[in-house]
Amino acid sequence: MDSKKDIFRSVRGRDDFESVLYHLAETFRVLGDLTRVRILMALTGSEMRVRDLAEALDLTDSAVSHQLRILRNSRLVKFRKEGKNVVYSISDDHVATIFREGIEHVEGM
Amino acid sequence: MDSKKDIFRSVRGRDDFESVLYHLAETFRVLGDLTRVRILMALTGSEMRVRDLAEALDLTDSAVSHQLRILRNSRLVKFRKEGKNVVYSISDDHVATIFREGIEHVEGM
DNA sequence: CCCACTATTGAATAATTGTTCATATGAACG
DNA sequence: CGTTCATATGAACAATTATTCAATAGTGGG
Repeated sequence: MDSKKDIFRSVRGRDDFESVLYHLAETFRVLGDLTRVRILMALTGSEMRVRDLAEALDLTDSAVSHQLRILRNSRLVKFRKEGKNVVYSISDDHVATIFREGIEHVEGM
Repeated sequence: MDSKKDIFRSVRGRDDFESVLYHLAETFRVLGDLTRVRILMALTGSEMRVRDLAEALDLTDSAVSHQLRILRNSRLVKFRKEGKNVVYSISDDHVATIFREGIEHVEGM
């Protein structure tokens, strides 16, 4: 059980340390695009179909689909098929927490 | 006072909503680079000079300095001058929290 | 079956970005 | 001062990437 202060020390000691950092950077890189942030923010409200996202965010279906694939690959969103639709949603709580902290960080800039 | 679930709704309602999302994406974009992640991770251990970072991470001084400027601009690190040295450190707790959640997200990938 | 609707994919293009190298600034010190 | 050490900066290059457009595939209704 790590104290909040010690988690970094324990991570630093792992033998796959650099691999963790690589995946971490990769995850942030995926989050670091306005379109993907807008998609994720929309999904914090409720799950949505590709078409709904495209319409709500004023993007082409193609652009949304491309970005959703990237978000899927980083396990930031999950999806299920429903007839001819595909419904996407935020994959887990970490994403929401990261978003919350990120918002608090940028508040007052 | 927002409940954890409502923060997104309250952010979505703000008139500078898109601006918040822009800065949020910008912050993640800055975090989304392996070199910068390595620098920040090193700084979670203790504050460091530019030279120390360069040596510890096997980078040129120039590369580190360039990246530190980017991190500074996003207020992810702060610094103070000490003679001819400049000592950098993590700017606030949000950064550490975002890192922690990010690490938990990538665990098991 | 066709047709409309939804989603995905691949190629091409335009734009962004991290590193290197060379140079500049500035501080301490003999 | 002149030299050394630490940091910052600017330009150039290579590499990555988001979007658009065109095409493909799968679903369900009439």
